[in-house]
Amino acid sequence: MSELLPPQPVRTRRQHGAVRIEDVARAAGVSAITVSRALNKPDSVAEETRKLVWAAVDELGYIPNRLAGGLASSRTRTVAVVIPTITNSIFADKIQGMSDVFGAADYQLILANSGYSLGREADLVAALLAQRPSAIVLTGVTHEERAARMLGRAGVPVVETWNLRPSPIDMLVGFSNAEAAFAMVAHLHHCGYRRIGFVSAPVADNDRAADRLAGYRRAVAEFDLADRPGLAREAHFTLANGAAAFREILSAHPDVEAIFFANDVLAAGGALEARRRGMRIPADIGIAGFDDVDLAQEFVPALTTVRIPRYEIGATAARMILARLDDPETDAPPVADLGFEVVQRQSTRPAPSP
Amino acid sequence: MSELLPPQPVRTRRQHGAVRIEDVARAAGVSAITVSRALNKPDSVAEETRKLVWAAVDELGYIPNRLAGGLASSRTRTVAVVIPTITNSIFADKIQGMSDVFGAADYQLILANSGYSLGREADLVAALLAQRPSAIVLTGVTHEERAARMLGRAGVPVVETWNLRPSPIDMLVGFSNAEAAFAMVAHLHHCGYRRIGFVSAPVADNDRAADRLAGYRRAVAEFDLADRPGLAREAHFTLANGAAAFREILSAHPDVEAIFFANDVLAAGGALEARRRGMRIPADIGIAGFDDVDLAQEFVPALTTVRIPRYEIGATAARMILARLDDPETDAPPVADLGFEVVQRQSTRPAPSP
DNA sequence: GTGAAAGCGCTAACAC
DNA sequence: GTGTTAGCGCTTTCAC
Repeated sequence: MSELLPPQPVRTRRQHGAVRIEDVARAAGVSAITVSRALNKPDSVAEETRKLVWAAVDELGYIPNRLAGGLASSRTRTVAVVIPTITNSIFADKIQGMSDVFGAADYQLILANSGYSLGREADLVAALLAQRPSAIVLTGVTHEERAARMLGRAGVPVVETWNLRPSPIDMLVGFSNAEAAFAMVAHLHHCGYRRIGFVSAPVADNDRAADRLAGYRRAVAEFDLADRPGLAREAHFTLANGAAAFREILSAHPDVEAIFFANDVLAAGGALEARRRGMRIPADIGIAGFDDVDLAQEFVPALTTVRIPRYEIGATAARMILARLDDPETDAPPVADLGFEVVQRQSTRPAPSP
Repeated sequence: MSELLPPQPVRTRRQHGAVRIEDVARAAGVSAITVSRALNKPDSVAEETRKLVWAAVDELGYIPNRLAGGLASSRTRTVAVVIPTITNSIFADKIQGMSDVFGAADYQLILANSGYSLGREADLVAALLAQRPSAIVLTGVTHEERAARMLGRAGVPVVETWNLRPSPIDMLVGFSNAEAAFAMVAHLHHCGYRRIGFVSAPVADNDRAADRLAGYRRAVAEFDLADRPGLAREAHFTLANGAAAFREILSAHPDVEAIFFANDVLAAGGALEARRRGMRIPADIGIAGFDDVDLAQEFVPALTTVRIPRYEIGATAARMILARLDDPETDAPPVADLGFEVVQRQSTRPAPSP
């Protein structure tokens, strides 16, 4: 008997209860496109209509579906961000910078951690591009070729951050890690240090760490500083690892005069270890860090370090992206070198008076 | 003359160069739906077909459009997370926990900062729901009523975190901040302290801070401890503010025996200030913190504190969400009290031997 | 195991 | 200033 009935309409796939633009339109007595305009380009709609629409939106509790909007308009107001790890506070500061600027412009951040792996980064680029973000922000300037290829093809604005390179994929915001490390060693040399140890972050898949190490090595060569095996080591950023590296360098080279740590967390760990051993800073040994996090300034003794524009890297990247999205033809320079600053504090002895 | 021509087809809105499922289908000699199946449910497709499709995907560099997929299927594999601020490392640890679990399941995180404002939180809930996330994770258990209303209506799984409450919106993962603070004061009392200061985080729009303060107050009353104006103060989590609060309490109450700080950053700031003044810890004054961040353990002297399951809160929330999405009818308990632990270290004097 | 047709909810394009 | 129409690119539903 069923074959006698007319074909049943396909059962709707709509989720129960979800208010759509059509519902708002009906309630306001206008068309769907007018609701869309009242919400997205309020000026293009008569004031009276706008009020009607807004009232209906409020009453129905309408929350637009940005998937549908993004699909139709190819603009998602979403920005994808890849960082090595969220637990390193320097990246948290950068995220905060982006969050502040993008939050004010009604953009959402999609965040992903690569765990300091370029392979994982490339996988994430694919997963993130699938969300069709309005832009994508990477950490560092080295990437797998397939990542660069996907990015190029996708035609999405890309910002590389935290270092410099001659030919970025697209835009770039950072500072020279190599110059910064070189500058700190030059400063220590100027202050009379000659046997300077270095604790690097792991350089695998990490161009910032590799460049800092290169800067240290170049300075060692240029100033003819002590260059002995074991004076430079590698440690992942934790206080405990900084302490361990301090111990190792000191046992291999008891006459080391200062240790330059590739980040402040390692440096603080080293300084705490010195304290546990009853060594005085800087009388018995000099300690220098990198990043100028809060702890460096408040530590006793306050740490000599390199100040880097953590928050500003994020904020500037966000501003560049907004400028580009606002006007794709803009000729604003796509590269910002935000610089760095060597900060002399109490954990190393001061420069000789002239 | 133009009226004689047939109507021109509407110019397509497609983005140039974007590879679509249709292109892959053509290259593989199958239909679009088969490509979709090969990608999303590989088992439902013949092995040979699957290989054909995957080869075409590789060759064309196809990256699926998840906006379209999400719109069609109402499943976005996206989870929205609201935290007060990313610059507080305790939340970074929670994000890492979520990122690890969700990353393995191919879910993306959409992150937003409320800046410790419940009004901003409610705005963010609206903005985030517009992305139609598969679930949403909030920090804290107090929210504006409109936020709770939107969440209820949206029918999205919700996890509140970082505290307990009798009737969560939906699911909950946390620990009792009130009990934890009470336990620390009880511990200090047991160790012989009677005049205990407290440095609270700002309690406005922050139920975790408010509960810790309440726990302190309840213990003060219960153990009949010194309760004088100015023994408890409020400070936002920075080392400098911890130092300032330390100074203020000490100048108002020179006879204070110990200060309990509502987080380790404040506590370390207080301890560093004690050091600058040449005070010995714990001989001259006891210092206790909260959170058990890395610094607490490595600090010299190591800080007595309350260990809380920061990473596990994130990981557990993620697992709960995946379980729910996997089986909406699951009767897995929607509430997890992950507990806390008072950790006695060197910054307070030990309990009397029995 | 595979395919055709019909939407998902919104906005671009064009008309008036 | 407002409306109509036709997609955006995918997946659901149903048929074979």
